[in-house]
Amino acid sequence: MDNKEISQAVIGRLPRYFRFLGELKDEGVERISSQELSDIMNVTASQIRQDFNNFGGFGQQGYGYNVAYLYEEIGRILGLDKTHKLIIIGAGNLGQALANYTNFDRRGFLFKGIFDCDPSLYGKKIRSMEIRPMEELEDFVKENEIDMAVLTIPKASAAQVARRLSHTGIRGIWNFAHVDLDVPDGIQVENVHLSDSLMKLAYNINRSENQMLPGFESQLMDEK
Amino acid sequence: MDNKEISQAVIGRLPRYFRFLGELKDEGVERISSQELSDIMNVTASQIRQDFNNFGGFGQQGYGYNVAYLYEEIGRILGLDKTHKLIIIGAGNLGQALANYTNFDRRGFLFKGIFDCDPSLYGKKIRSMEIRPMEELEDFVKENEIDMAVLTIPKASAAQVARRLSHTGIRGIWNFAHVDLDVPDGIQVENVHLSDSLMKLAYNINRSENQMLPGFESQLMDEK
DNA sequence: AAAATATTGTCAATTCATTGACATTCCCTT
DNA sequence: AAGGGAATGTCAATGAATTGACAATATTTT
Repeated sequence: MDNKEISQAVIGRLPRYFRFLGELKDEGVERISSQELSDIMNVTASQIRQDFNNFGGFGQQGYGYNVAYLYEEIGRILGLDKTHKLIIIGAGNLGQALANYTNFDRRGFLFKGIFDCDPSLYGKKIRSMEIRPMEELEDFVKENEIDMAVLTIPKASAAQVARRLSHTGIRGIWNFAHVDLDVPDGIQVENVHLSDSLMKLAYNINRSENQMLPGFESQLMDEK
Repeated sequence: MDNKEISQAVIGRLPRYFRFLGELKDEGVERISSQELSDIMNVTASQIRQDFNNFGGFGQQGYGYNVAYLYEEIGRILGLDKTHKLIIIGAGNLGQALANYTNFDRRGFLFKGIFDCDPSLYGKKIRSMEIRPMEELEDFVKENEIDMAVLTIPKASAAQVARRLSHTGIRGIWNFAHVDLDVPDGIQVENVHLSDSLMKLAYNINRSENQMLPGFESQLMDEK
């Protein structure tokens, strides 16, 4: 297996492949060709083959791909064969919702603790975990060998918390705060900017409405 | 203003521009050059100018961009000058968390109702809105001229709900269910696949660990 | 066992996105 | 009011991602 960098465009598609292959596997499908997968997933067969070949050949010429094998390999590429210990920082609505979302566990993302700076929340239990004060953050991460931190705190405090985390040995931050975090090399950040996503939806709605209505130019003219 | 299609790559960057410009505006910054913005945002000045010019020239040669004006224009492009009425379908952890997230209102995304199929939730209030039974969905959307539906339901029921929505005049679906929805033209779907995002983070953590450790090839060899 | 068929892996072509370069235009100072 | 300086808008060049094409190779059938 070679060492060349895989583009994030490819990585971004892997989870979707993984999902479809998992479903096919559950349905008992044993083998699939890139063309069949293409039909199901609405991407070109060429792209599918190109994507998989970034990681070496998983298929058999004249046969196709073994679903269960491919599923497992992609899982391995994504690092899902290993478990990850995560903590949630910020026990607001979103933090608590994510803490209660048990599906992540099934993929090896283990919920190990939740923190907040609001004393009135200390001790409250979420999935049998007490909400802990922020003061305990660093020690907890080190003692429990936490890999990942989920940031569900207001943007104002996110940068500071990220800075604190960067000295703890944490490997990745799943950032729901609406800021760009600046972290040292070796710490990965994955942003989930919900409001950005909602704005994109607003744009696309807007655009499709303008496309449908005849004479929309005049509307635009109005606004000087 | 011309009618040519703008690439989603560009659209995807607009919310981030919007955020930075909003912050600059709040700080009282009046004008900014593409180069200054480039330094702040870590994208090339050329890309910034190219992006803005998709929508016509917002700047002044020799001067730069007026922050407040540019902010407003991008908001307009994103459709944030209009209000959007949204409902949430699925009053589980995530649905309730989003319902309680008041920041969306500030951008004109108005929370108008929340639905669930669990009778034990009917009547429970969230931000002074009762949780409604799914049976009332179609009538409610039509009577209240709802634009957007937020889908925070399990994947099993998402396709069916999307089908029901497609007959109501809804314009967009913000989809948190882990499936690809198939909707008619004219209805926009924006997916938020949290587990995909988490897998990407897992991949990048994994990759960076392999890069750092010398002799990681031998680890790969082990697995036959 | 050989021929026919299917499908990958990969190279080349194309399309799309980003970056670089610079003429043009406007601001600002003198 | 005129000239120098600054920064846009835009075109061209580069680079990245996607698609198309096909030789190589395995499977399946006869």
